[in-house]
Amino acid sequence: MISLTEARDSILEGLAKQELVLVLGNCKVKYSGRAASKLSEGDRLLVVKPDGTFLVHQKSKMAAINYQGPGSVTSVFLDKLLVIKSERKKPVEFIEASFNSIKFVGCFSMSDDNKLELIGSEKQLADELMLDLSLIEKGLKPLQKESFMQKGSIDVLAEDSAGNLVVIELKRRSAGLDAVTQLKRYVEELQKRKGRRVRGILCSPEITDNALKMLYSDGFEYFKLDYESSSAKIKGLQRKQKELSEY
Amino acid sequence: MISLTEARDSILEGLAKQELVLVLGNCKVKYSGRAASKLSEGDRLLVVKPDGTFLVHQKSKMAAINYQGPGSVTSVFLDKLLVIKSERKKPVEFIEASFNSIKFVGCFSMSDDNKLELIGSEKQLADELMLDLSLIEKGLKPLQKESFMQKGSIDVLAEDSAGNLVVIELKRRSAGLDAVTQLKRYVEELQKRKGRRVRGILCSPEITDNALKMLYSDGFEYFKLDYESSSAKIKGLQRKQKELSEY
DNA sequence: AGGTGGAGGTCGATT
DNA sequence: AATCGACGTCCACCT
Repeated sequence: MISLTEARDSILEGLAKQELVLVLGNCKVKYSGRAASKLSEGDRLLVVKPDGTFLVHQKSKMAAINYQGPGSVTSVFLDKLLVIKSERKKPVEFIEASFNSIKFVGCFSMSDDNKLELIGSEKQLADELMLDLSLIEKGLKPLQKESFMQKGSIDVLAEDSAGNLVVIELKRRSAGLDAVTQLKRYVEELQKRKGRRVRGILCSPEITDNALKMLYSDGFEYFKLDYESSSAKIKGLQRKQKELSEY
Repeated sequence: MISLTEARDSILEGLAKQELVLVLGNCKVKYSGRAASKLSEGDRLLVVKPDGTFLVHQKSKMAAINYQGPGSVTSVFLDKLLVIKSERKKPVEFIEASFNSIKFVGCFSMSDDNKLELIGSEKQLADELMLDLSLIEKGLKPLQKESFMQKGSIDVLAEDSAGNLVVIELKRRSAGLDAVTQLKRYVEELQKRKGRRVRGILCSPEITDNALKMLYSDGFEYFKLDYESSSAKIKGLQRKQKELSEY
């Protein structure tokens, strides 16, 4: 247990030095901005990052219960309770965490220049798939990748052996109703512009029952993206994932 | 600076006692599961919550750079580096954070039964709006709120003075193309089931240009939700937000 | 347990 | 600066 005065001084020093500040104690939290919220007393972890990020964590769940984004300005003052406040403009928002007792305060300078390397994103999947569209259907030729339309961007645009335009919507996970409506939007837009029939193919490893029903009733096609039977490139992507996991 | 052996023992004790465990030090991180990722050495904050949540934070940004959800199982072992591992099933995933040096380890028991009270959610907006649909159009009568259909749920279902069904899609913020396609999906499904014309109204404080264009071309209507000129109840909701911010 | 959509979503990319 | 869509989205809620 630390006195609130001691805590205040430690926090002020950490903020001044642009360090990561951790505060653990019993507090209530108020937020007002895009919405508004109130959280009664409880033990919480407060994290203030050098970039202004402000996070209040409870003892469970991944997401912070209250937060403020990068660029926010943190201030501290003592008024019976130890109040730690974070403000930002655009949008105008603030949080106040008011501590009645504090178990721990820690300030740490953080040196970290590295970025995450992620493998298996939708974009990578599209890149690999573009190299071998015959995987989906023989004679399919890529026209342009991520053709930018008025209504969002098409994942893959292609032409089949009969000369029909084919819109391919890719999902790296299970496709739901939203994936179908998205595909539908692209196909309708393209149909209107080109004045001729456009095929739509939804391509994912899985799809929900409702989504498949809707897909068929809209006259579109489904292609199950099976990593096992896929091209060397896509299988390679999977293999790379595995290698990473072994190290 | 703490020795890795000391750190291991502290962490093990904290995990055993179901406490919140904080670890700050230099580590690399590997993840494999729905995707795969690698993060090279750097100073990071690791948070392990009593419910199994596992978070790796860098010095900037709100979101954890690597994470594992509630229910994951954490283990610790020393193998030159201090490796802290988190595993889960469904989906099968794991993270390993390997520390080469540790600045701080802290374990804290957390007592917190309180939940967030949030004001200004879409649900609340729908509640208030239901009480006075005349706000949108004279003679509009509520049929039901949140009617669950096969394909999702309609925010508000109503009947206009001419006896037409009216689907109202609410967005508490700026509406985009997705809001329009969602409305469209509901209207089409209801039209098919009822066999008669169904009106669709999108209701939000703002809407993007593309979305408005698509909305009109699909024959739907837009109602700008202006808090200032709204009913006492909705204005009251705004007032409540303000009060919370004053305290 | 799975489906569906909201979120104070956050984040990055492109215009 | 605004718009748009992905995300290992997370999360609550309903079937």
